[in-house]
Amino acid sequence: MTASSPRSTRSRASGRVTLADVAKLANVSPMTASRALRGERAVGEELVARVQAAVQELGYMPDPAARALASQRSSHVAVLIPLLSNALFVDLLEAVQRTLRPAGYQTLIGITHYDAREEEQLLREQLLHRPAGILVTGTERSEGARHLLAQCGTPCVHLMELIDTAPSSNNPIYSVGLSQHEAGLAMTQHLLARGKRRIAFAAAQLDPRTLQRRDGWTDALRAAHCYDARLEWLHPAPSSLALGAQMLEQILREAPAVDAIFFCNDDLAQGALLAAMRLGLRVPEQVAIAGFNDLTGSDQMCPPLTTIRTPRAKMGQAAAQMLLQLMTGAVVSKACVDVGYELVVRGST
Amino acid sequence: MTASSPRSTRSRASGRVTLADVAKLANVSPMTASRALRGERAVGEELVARVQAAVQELGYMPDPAARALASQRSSHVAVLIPLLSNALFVDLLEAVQRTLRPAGYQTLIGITHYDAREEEQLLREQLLHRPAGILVTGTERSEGARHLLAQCGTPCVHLMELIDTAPSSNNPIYSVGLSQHEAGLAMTQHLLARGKRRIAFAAAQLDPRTLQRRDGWTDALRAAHCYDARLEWLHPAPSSLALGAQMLEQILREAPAVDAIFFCNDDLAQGALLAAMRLGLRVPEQVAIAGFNDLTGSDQMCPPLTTIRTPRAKMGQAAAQMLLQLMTGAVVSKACVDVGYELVVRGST
DNA sequence: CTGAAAGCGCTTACAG
DNA sequence: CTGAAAGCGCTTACAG
Repeated sequence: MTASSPRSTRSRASGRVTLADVAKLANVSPMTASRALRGERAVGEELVARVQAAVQELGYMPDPAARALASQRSSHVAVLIPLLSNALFVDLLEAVQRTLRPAGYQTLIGITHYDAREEEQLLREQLLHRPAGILVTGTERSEGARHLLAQCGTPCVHLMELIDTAPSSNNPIYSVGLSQHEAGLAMTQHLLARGKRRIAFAAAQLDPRTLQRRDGWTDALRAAHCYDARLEWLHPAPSSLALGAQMLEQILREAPAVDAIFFCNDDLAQGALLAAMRLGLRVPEQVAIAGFNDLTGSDQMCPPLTTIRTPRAKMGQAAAQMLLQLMTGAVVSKACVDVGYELVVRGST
Repeated sequence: MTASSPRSTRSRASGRVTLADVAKLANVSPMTASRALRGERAVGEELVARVQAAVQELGYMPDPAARALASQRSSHVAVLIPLLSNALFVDLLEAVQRTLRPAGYQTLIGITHYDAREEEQLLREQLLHRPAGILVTGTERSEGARHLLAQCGTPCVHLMELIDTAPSSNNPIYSVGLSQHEAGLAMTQHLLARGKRRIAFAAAQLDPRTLQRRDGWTDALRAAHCYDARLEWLHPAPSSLALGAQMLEQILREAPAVDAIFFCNDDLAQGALLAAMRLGLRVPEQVAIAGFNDLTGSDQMCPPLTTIRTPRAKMGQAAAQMLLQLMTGAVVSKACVDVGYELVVRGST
């Protein structure tokens, strides 16, 4: 007969209330307590009540590390976004956290700075934490990142763009976003409807979404027989007010006949509007100015900025909810959710 | 004699490369491998080399969950900030992550929305993850949060403000920030030097730092015998461009003799500047306008905004480095680090 | 300086 | 529906 060893003197107890404590108090096995807490399988009604009472009394909180180690899944959700200095992503992130936190998930934020290698590196680091879900921005990424995403088997939702996979696919790509192309087209059509004909497109950063908007601009102008490739200004630097001002001046210098400028982001357009004021330009009579995203302050400009309002909060919430469904194994009816956009016409066009 | 059970058939192996794999390949015990990897205690030079070679060959990455469970310390650093919609905190956070990530720490971000109860709740949740370190904003918080911070024994650094504890204390409060009071005083003195006498203070949000700046304004005006309590406008709403515009109009309506307005944050001041333009006010002749923080766009305004530049990147880096020292048990020479501020005089004053 | 044993606090995989 | 055993991948606490 093997004597069970006495309570070891080499204690490493953390002082924490454990599941075993809860089980003891509820007079059930740790397994039953574990199942009752997670609502897994059927557990006798009365036992569930006893477990819950014990949890209450002891103030038990599960240990995320122990849970992650045993189940190979943490309570983290990895979120990869390009920047936090663009208010767009801040709003998106807030909405994501507001949805995920009440469900018990901690957000792990990775800032990629629009750099594919940095994204891959961040993904690699975050995957070590075995996130329960992943949120990534857009569809363009390195082969390595794509591979990691496919191999890890972790549910993943793509933000910002619409990614359509065949509905028959049993392994679809999940996305919540809007058609950047259509939005760019809509803004250009608005400018055309205002009677503008020499419509420039001015962009910085040059991420995939920006280029999709540019394609919308191209298509609208082509359809109206107003397309002129020389009216496209692409600047690789990050977008900012100062750059918008600089681009306005450059465009007017190099193409004085331009009668409207469609900026790919509101910060550029705001900067251009401020520069126009300094230069004494009449907006929109001499040159109309349009932006994208409806960021803070755009409604305060003089004149107020015409822009495309992108529903960031809605997008973040929808993406987080979709991810929640995927993580719990629920059925996701639509793999590609379009949150739309809204043309906001103000005084600058 | 107890026969050791054969390799269990009930395998739960994750496919992951483990420390045991590394140890086997390096022909050492897992303990030696563990110590070699962490640089803990002395390990024979040759053994370290063998372990490192094995790590390389296998592409081993330690499992954060297992490490956290065994050591009662995760590789997370909890960061509690009020908002992400204020560029100030975005810059701060970027700098913190840039310093902490290379050292192997993951940042857990909690947004408190300037709400003490939300902060306490977030702290409670984050503490479950047993963070290796904590970064909090300012010194004002709930008793509960204060208690949690004291009890958990986790190194903690306070951002934004200067918190002076007796140098003799063997349990000092660590802080990296600047004197908000002094900065508010300096800006007010600048306005006085410009010949302004009826200087209003206009603030939103009303967090502790804002009120410290206000006290600086009060003291400067008192010293110059220009203090008038009716020139203080405090608005509880979050600060924004639109609110700045609204406050400017209100102030000029209720106190037409005001010749300068010191806004507690640049977004308010920017909004005021735009409103002044709409109203046809001459800035700074009729009314001078000053802000705080030197946020994006302030230099692009018409006229450009006079403000206080707060060194966010420097602050974030210094705080993260201090935390790194505390987490590794190194000696921290100065518990309270002043990163200073800079008066940036532009056209609006 | 090195290692065998035990344990961190959960869950998986079986068995009944 | 419930539970005893084993294990997740590390580190602590001892012992030598």
